[in-house]
Amino acid sequence: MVISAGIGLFDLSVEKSIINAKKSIFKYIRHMLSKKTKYGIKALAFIAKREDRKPVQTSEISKSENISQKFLESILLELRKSGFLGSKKGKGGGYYLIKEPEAIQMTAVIRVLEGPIAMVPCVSLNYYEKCDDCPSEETCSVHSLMIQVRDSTLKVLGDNTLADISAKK
Amino acid sequence: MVISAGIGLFDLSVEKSIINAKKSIFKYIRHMLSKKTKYGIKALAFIAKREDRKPVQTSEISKSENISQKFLESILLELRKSGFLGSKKGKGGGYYLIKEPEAIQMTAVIRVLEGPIAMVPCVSLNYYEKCDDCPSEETCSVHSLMIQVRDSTLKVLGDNTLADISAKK
DNA sequence: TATTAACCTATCGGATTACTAGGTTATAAA
DNA sequence: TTTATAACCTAGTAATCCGATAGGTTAATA
Repeated sequence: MVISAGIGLFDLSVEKSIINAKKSIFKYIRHMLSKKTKYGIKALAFIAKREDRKPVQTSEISKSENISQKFLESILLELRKSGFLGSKKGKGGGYYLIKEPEAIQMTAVIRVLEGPIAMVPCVSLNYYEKCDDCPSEETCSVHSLMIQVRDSTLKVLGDNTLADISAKK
Repeated sequence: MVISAGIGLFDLSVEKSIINAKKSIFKYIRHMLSKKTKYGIKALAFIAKREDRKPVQTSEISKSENISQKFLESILLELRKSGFLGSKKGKGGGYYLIKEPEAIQMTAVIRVLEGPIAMVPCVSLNYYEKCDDCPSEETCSVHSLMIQVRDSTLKVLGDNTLADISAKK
């Protein structure tokens, strides 16, 4: 009985070639951190870097960080509604921090802007949901792996505060 | 000058309410691990659990793991083409491992099925791409944070092999 | 009163995911 | 040699999301 092992002998190079194939359509690959969250973090860091606590305008952040102003407006609005920022209208208005940067964990920011931190809903602490295909989480081979990933990510994002990521270099 | 701090006094509860709002539309929330990757890992673990190395049929895995057979077929095909599995046609055919489970790191599986492990392309090792909005990666507040997340995730997925996740419990 | 800047609502193209449909090819048993 | 089996291949689809854009309204300051 001859069993064709296919291209098994060239594992590494084939894996590389598949990765390269995915690279060529890279701009279409979905990423885990949305631009919304990325922009939101950048904006918060920009505001935190200010020595004074005077309001910072959306237009200023938009220009400095190369972010579409209208898109940024909606993000900052969401950050205000979720309690990270305060705001002031009219001339000299803008957004400002209402908490100390040291008190703002990146876990909180990401949960509000992005949603769950876990890679699958069945291991999410704040967005838990049972898998419809899994009869049992104990025997699921993916479950425990994803718990490990979640915990290590949670540790990094919990240890980092807005003060850490906006430290002047 | 009266600056309205908005709802800043209720940070925690508001953050919770935003999380709950996202929960209510949970089924629409994008997750980081696609079903394709999840099914692929489950199928590999299923095959690895077999004591003998006889080919396992798609239909058997499909039934046992509650995965659409046609969808699973395309996934196993990709795993064969990328050098994780061998195959055999006809009666008694199916898919089988061509490497030891101990030699298959979860990083490799996920890179092939899902793509990049990093949350942003600018910190990806295998799928690197410069951000078009960032003038400098050194001064980017998101960059170093995402490197930390990448490294901790990489450690977990690199330490776990197919043997680890398919261990009988 | 004029200007400023936050705030609000609505809409959109492009892309992806998770399938499904309907076949063809190769292998093994009858 | 035929028949059954199971991998292999190509194409298409509905639902959904992302990242923006458009065009305003409201509130605060000069």
